[in-house]
Amino acid sequence: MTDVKIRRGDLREALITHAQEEAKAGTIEQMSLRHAARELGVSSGAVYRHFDDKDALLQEIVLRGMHELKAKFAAIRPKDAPARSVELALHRGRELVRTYIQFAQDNPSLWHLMFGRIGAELKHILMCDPEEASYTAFDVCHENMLDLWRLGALKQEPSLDDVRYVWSATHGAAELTLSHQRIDFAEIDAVCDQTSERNMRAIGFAG
Amino acid sequence: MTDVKIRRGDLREALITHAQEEAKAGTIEQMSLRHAARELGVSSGAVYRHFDDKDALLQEIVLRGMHELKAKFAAIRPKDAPARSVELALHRGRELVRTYIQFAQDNPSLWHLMFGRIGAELKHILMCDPEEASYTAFDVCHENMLDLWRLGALKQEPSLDDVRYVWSATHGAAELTLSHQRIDFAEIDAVCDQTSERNMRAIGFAG
DNA sequence: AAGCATTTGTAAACAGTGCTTACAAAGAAA
DNA sequence: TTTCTTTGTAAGCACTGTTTACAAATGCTT
Repeated sequence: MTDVKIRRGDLREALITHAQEEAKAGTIEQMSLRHAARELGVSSGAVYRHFDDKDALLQEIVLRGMHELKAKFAAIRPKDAPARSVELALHRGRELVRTYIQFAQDNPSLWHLMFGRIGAELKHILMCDPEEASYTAFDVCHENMLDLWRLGALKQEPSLDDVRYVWSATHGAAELTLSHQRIDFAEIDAVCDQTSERNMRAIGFAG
Repeated sequence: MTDVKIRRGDLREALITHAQEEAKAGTIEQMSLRHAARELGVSSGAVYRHFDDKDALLQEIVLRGMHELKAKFAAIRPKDAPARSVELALHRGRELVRTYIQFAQDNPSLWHLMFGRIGAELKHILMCDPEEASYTAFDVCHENMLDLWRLGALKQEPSLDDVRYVWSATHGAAELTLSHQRIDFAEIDAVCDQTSERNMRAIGFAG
């Protein structure tokens, strides 16, 4: 992987990058700090100048993953850009599903960290942020549904429970797609279509 | 935990039981074979007379978990007991959701094993079994939906895609409930109701 | 520029891990 | 009783995360 000599003080970022690469490669579960340090040409004790323990490093890359996904979501339905047409809102809904599922597909082991033990205390970044101004991924879903409602495309105003359900369905689809056993979801695209179409049905789309 | 002296030859089952206890306690991620062996009053090498490696032991308890869940499903909608009323089919549908979510709640870390790396090659037990006669959990869901269709309660015949979607939604609900961050699903029961109600909407329940 | 303090690295050690190998005892089969 | 197979042991290998005592590099102050 990376084997450029680390300049004094760059170790922290180098370790994060290394971990991210292992995540992309899907080998992060068996990542070893000693091996990482060796790879970066540094003693194993040096790691502990930058992270309290192994979990702290993993948490850091989970944190970054969360922000990345959150940003992707916000780009699809920007905070002050409500959909002006039902078509656009529907398209955005599908894009949200596609983005979520694609992210899982592209970062399988990071994804497991994000929604497993490591990410437990960081999920609020995606779901509900204490800072009100935050506009989380969850908010994006909610706003997009509200757009549909405002445009008269839903039978009733979408509740938070609706958002949670849609999120669950999408999350589940991502998870099952990841390890797409014989449930051979033909291919990602079909899953996205199916999921977002039924998401709409579930929240009472009147089309 | 268990500290009865192991009779010669009982080690295998004792190890499985021990692992299951660790799973129930939610500590299986950091389970150690050496520690388990010590706990059972046996040398660490003895373990390898019964399991190729650590993963093999984990796989065994995943296998048993799968069969347990599958059995619970089959009990709700037995193979040759189609629902005679819409009410019953709806009730069964809710019970399936409840069972799934409750199972995750009761066995959090086993559940992660089941749907993570370890369980990857065993999912067919739940989803689609090569032996046709098997009647998997997936089949149960499908049959229950077909019951609704036969009783005239659905707008169209439920497809495999419908089953997959409903499964995804339920699976996602279970996962999000497990680590119910601020998304504080009021309590399990409410999630079950919400999930199964919207599941019905998604597959075109005409009620 | 000199001295000092902080940051960031090293080397060595500790306690733990999964797993293998050589050997011994227990049980079943001949 | 003798043999063979199964199931255990003890010791060791190569690894892990983490801590400690120490040293070098860097930045700050006088």
